[in-house]
Amino acid sequence: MVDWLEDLNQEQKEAVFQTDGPLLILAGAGSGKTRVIAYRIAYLIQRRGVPPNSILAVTFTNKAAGEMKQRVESLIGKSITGMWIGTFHSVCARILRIEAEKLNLKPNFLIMDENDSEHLIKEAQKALDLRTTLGKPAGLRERISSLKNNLISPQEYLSSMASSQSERSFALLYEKYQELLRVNNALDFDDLLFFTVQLFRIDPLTLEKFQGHFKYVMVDEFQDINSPQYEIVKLVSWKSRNLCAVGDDYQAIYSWRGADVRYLLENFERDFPEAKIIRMERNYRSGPAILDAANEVISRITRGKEKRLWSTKPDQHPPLVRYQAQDQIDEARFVAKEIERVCLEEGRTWKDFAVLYRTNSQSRVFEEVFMSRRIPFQVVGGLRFYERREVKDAVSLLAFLVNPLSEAHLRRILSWIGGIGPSTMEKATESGLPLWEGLLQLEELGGLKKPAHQALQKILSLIEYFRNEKEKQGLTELFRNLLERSGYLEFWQSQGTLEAQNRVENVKELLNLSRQLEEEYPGLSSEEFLSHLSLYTDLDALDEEKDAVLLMTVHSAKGLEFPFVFLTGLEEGVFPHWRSASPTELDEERRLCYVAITRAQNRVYFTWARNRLYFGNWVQSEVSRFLREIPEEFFPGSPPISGEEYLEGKRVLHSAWGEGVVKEVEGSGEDTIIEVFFPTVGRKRLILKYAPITILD
DNA sequence: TTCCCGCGGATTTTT
DNA sequence: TCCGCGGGAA
Repeated sequence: MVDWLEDLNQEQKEAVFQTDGPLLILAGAGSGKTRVIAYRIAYLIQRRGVPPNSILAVTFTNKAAGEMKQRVESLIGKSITGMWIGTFHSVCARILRIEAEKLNLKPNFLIMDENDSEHLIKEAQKALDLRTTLGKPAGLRERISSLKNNLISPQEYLSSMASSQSERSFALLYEKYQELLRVNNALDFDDLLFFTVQLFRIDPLTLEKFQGHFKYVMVDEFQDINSPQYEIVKLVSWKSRNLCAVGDDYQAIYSWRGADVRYLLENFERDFPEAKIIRMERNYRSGPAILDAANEVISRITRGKEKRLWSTKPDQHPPLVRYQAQDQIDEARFVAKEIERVCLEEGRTWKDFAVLYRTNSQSRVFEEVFMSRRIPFQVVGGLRFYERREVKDAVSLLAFLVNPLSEAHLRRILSWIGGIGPSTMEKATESGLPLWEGLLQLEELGGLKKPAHQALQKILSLIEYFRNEKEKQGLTELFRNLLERSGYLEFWQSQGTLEAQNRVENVKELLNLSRQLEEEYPGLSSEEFLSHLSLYTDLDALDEEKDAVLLMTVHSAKGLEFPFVFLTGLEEGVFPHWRSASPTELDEERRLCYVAITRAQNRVYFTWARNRLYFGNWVQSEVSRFLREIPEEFFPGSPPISGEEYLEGKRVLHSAWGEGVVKEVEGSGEDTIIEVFFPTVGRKRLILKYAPITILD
């Protein structure tokens, strides 16, 4: 047998062999921590004979979980089944489905996304007549979310924290929202964690059961866990003491979601004082220049221990490049051209490049420019797949049939089926009945007009069909039939527009996904499929085989690596973001920048745009402090970072006068005037902002 | 019930 | 600039 354990360095080996008792691995960026976890699991299973189903491994994305599993399988040379591996949310969903009745939940509960939540909050506002006083649903949802992430129930908030009148109203709203979730047989993302903690707290026997079950617990990205997550991990591994936490405080970037790095740095050692601590500070990913640049940025955080990664990997040349763009289009063109050039001259392919930005909205320009230059790309995030209207409509169909209590899904179905509008719904719920039952009652009393009657009959026949066929057909087949019988695909197809066509494609993609999942988990039920879907992210959908440039936010890039990284939009206000102005928030922006830089194996490009279109008007920007802090000598040969003359000598293409060369530049920003020599018409003065020109090089 | 128009707000980051 | 929502009219 080939001894795969020999591939590890000293600290890594130590981390793998130290299987019993609490273990804290402080692992810097690129130090091979994911590898260590995979080897550790493989070691437990193969050399220590630990059954896979007594291992719990928590990763940051479902995709990471899938990859981890594959990695373990390839190490031990056979497939493994039954291991608990996934995100906190998916693991909790699995636990809650098993133990549902102990919390008076139904095992087929649905998981609501933010959009659904906000609709429910709106409803709660309406019901309590608090529409105008409390604020917008989005903000309220965030407040509720942060309470849940601090394990505060509506009752607790009401009795011990709400002091003002408006806080009391808010508490009632929170309570009402929970009630509506329950009526809809649904949980939101935060409930998955919160309810799991509650389950363990109110039912010691169940807790003991899981404590006995999970002999080994491993948690990746421990710096980004929040209170309920820490509580779950702590409770579950309290007996076995075999908890392995892996994290890096420099990469804590989710505090806005309730994550607190102190769980890694303080609580772990306090709650598990016998813990062994291993530090992994050797970086295998990048050369020293990239690490030095990252260190320039991170060393200025106001809080945090001093630490420095080291690497013996030689720098690739040049390791760092800086570019000052005229505007966001120029920035995108530079990125596009540079990618084309490196592909050609350095023998690279599209998938060696990642374009990172602070906010999703920045992806748009890159998409447009890449599209026009035929550069294949994949965008991660933004409008998530399952948040698209057609996907939600299609899913609602299945969700309602699985769970007719779900009013939100019924409403969605009614919205495209037609025939039943607000007034009919109003009438149906007048007597206090749930919407669906109210409609049935109206039907019985003959109180429905013809279109409404037809719509209802259609839904009833679908329910009938679903009930009869559920057991006989596989999930995908059933789903496909439902989509056809309900007329949903036809609803779009009949519109004939390009957009409608696209929507049909997306629905088909959904069917593909269902088939894929069914292959992976034979006998997959509708409930399980829905659960997967709501916890499914764009990152999980990422196709690594596809040769395409990746576009994503810095947050999404956590845990990934690329030969070439473009860190874009390095402007004050964009990155660091203007909403993160307090010292703690700025620290987090810094860590975010550190994460971005340390993604790169060979080279980082730092780009910024002097002017940016923001909400439809042009604003002038200043270079980001993060870029300014990286000393000049890190960029030998790169043009100076400020100065107006960068346009001089460049070739431009004018829509009427053809190609010309910039001779002089006056002013800056919006007022920039350039003098260009055109062979066709001679020297011309142009206001840069208005001139119909493209910069060619 | 549905369609169309006008207005206001949006952009932080994600499970 | 773009999107979603609410109001009003057919």
